[in-house]
Amino acid sequence: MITNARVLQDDFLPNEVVHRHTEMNRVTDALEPVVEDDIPEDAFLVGPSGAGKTCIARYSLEKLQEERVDIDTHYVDCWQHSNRFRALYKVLEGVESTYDVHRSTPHDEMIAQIEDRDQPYIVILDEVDQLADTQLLKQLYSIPEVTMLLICNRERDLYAELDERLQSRIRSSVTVTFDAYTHDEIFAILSDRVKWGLADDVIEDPLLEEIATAAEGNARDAISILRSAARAAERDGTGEITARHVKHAVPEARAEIRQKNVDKLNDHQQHLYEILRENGGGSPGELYAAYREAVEDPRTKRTVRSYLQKLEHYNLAESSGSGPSRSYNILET
DNA sequence: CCTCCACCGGAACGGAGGGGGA
DNA sequence: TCCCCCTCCGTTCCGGTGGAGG
Repeated sequence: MITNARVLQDDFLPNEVVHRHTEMNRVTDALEPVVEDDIPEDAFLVGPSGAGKTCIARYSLEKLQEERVDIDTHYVDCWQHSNRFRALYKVLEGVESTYDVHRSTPHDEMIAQIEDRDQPYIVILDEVDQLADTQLLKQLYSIPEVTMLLICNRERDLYAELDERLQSRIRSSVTVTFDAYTHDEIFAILSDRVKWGLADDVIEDPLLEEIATAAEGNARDAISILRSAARAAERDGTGEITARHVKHAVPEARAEIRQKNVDKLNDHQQHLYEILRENGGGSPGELYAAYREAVEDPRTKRTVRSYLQKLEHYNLAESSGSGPSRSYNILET
């Protein structure tokens, strides 16, 4: 049934990008000078999740490398590597170097490794608003060989973190805005994946429409749902994806994402999440009291506050109100 | 309108842990 | 081997904030 599992993965890059030609062109126009050995422009990609930002960024770099081979490129997910060392470490991974990076390497030396290069280096910083340390952005901006593709969901999320000088630099770079995909576009994207990744006639168009609707403009979600449904159908051995498979796949795809995030939490954080789930929510005070009861050797209130923030960061919880009316709620969507 | 209180989150600190260099 | 430099994580301390209730 699944003939090419790669095609159903999140990070699969199709060999042609559909529906995003304008955005694609704007990004390549910014980078194109590098082919003639000129200095490319930084670009800033803004838009909701699943709108193709990451895909376009990676795709345009791939195309660029076909035209000029001696460019280094790299992809860094700032959400996963939010502190300065990890992000820098990731950035450094992208440059060809025999240089050995270890935990005790001073930042300056790592930066120097990037500075000392004479080839262009284009790096994608995905979810750049999650970067805890904006110092890194500043430093990278000051290196002429480095060009950045910054990706984030909302412009103001990033600006909130930055000082004015950096803000104006980013404002002056090429900004490409992405809108969520329309229902039809999602449908077309799904059709392509079906064509390349699944055997013929395993899913009917109306079901694909249903997936497209459930995904609400988010291509990543759409593909996750399709993947879930295809796996379920394969398990059943029915030979085709049925309405039942799709129906289950919608919550399953969400649960899968949630579980991935829960797995990243430490024991104390997981306990806290359990408490939040049992109670459905509560004030920080109540949650802390329950947490204190539940674990031996509980952490301090301040630490638990950080944990709650972490849950929010991973989209497992949401907070509302402030001061005495502050409360946390479980996020099950 | 004002005061109180729970909560927020930045900052500084310290111990554990890991790795290089003398 | 020891020392140094780094990160990571939790702790302590504390000024700030905004609703609730007088």
